[in-house]
Amino acid sequence: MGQSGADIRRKLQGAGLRPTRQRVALAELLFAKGDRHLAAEDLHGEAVSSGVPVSLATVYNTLHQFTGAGMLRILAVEGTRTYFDTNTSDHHHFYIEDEGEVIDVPVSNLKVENLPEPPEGMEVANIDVVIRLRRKR
Amino acid sequence: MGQSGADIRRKLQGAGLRPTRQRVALAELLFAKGDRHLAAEDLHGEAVSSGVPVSLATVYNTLHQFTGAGMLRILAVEGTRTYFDTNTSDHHHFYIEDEGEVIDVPVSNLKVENLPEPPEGMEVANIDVVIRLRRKR
DNA sequence: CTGTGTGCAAACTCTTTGCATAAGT
DNA sequence: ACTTATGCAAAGAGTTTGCACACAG
Repeated sequence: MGQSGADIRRKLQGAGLRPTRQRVALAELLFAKGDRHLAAEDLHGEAVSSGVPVSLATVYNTLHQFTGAGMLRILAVEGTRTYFDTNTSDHHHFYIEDEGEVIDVPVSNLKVENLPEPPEGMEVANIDVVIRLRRKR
Repeated sequence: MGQSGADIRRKLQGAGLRPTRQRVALAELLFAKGDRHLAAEDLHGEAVSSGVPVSLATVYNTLHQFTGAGMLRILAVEGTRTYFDTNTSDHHHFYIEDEGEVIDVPVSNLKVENLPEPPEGMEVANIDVVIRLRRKR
């Protein structure tokens, strides 16, 4: 899971992306610590904090390029922000309404059953299960 | 399902909302035709087309008021637009990536099983299952 | 009458884009 | 060298807000 710089460079090249300073740095931040979900601004903040002064526009570009390469997935949560998920396999999420925070559902033995047929000419890209939480009162 | 004007006025008053011209008209559009999912601009367009020249700001206000009153639900789909759903009970959706279109999953005998415990102090508000579709190629 | 709702336009947030400069191979 | 990526600032989309006028009770 923690990947070396060389691993990352290889991964990027495999995706047809030149391993530039910024892309390597962003990929390290994204994939070094296991599964993460974060918005562009979060990643931008982290990059700047760790001494990689990448621009926000580049962060957006990069996130979408990584998504196109199958290294990230876009999360379906309500709200204005786009969350990217480093775990591209089928798994599910808690979403905390008031904080806009996303948490992985742990060790999901959760199962979705009796999946209906998609309409003619369509196929299932993936399934998002979002369990929306609110603070107990 | 189709509700009379009187029904709608009663429903609004029950929610503490004065049954103004605009709110009644919007409620009629929303609830006359069974389950619907639409963005603010969609509803605004319909209202204007049917000769109710309500402003977009009022449509947003109204949609949020209705949501607060439990008459609508906000859908968790990715993307910049906020979709409101007239069906507030637990049910599920197809989302067509390229068109940003949302469709109800028909007669859902679909089941979500082994729901995990929410974190301490939290309770489940609701569960959204979004089956993302792409065009078969 | 009194208070709430509405409409307009401006403000805001998040995201994307165009173009000159910089970096990768 | 040649090509692709980056950064900046400006544009764009969707949504929210402030305030004067209008309407419902």
